Amino acid sequence: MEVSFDKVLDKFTKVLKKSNLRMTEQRKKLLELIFDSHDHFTAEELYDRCKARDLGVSKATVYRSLTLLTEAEMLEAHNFAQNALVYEHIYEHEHHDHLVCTECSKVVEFTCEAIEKYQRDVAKENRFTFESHSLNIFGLCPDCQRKQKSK
Amino acid sequence: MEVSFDKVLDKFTKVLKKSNLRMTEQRKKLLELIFDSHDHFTAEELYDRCKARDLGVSKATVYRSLTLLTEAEMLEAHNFAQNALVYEHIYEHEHHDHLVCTECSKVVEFTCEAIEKYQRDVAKENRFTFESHSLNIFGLCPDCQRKQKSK
DNA sequence: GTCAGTGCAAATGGTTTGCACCTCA
DNA sequence: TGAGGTGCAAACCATTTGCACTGAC
Repeated sequence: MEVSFDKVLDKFTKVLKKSNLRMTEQRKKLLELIFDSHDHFTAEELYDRCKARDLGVSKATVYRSLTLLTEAEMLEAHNFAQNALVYEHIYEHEHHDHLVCTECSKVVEFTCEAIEKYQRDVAKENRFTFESHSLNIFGLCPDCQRKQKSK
Repeated sequence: MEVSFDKVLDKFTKVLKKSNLRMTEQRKKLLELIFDSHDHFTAEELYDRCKARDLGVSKATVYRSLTLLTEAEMLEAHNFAQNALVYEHIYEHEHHDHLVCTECSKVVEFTCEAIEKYQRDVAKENRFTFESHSLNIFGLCPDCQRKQKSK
């Protein structure tokens, strides 16, 4: 666990309180599951983990909680593929972009200050405000390159 | 029309032939609609234009043709939002990235050689092959900034 | 006690597919 | 003439929603 659960719980509780929302057993259980590892995951995968551990959290609650955590800026949703959103932690994590393997879907994070800077320049040149960006580089990861060669 | 229809028709016909596929009336009509402007569009929008002009092309054929044109590398599909793929011409057009307005969904194209170069470097550093990338910068376009101020 | 949260099942909406009929090469 | 193409409606699948019940504060 990269961030202490207490800290995560505290943060989410405070964000909820601001909007007059409540901390519930289900939300607590989901938080624990989500921040237990730093993996990228889909709503469906999270729900499967709930079922596997018999947490008694419904699919609807999983989806609703992911939306809340994204609004709270504790998670970020990515459109790597068109079929399902992929979530990842952003609470207490530096911003980064992604290398995505087109074969096995493995995701590797990277940061590049120079690219960040040029993006701001581009937005300014076009008189757009800079809210956010998504940069994904697609290619074969080292493992899949090896597998492909040995075919 | 930015590319002559004859050229587009010729290209698609050749690609189809390679896979033992046929040029049909429906595919011809869709090509004409698609390459008549350089706008970004969704499958649904294209289908609506078909209906408006009474072209007699079904939704299934629209979807199937968009897939074929993407495979033929005449169109590219983008995941700007999670709800619908947005298509654009890439045949006879330079590669570029996108500024997307978070308010009105307007898309502005840009190219930045420096960013392209850094991306290749990042892929190499992580021993990924470089197949493609998607870079989208999200913010408010000039028009929407103006509207927001005057509220 | 009240209002938000939950589970369930049904609805949604973009996209895909099975199938019988049609048509290009 | 036969394989590929088409239209239609049904299926899919991630996600959302309506509703009656439950529970946090």
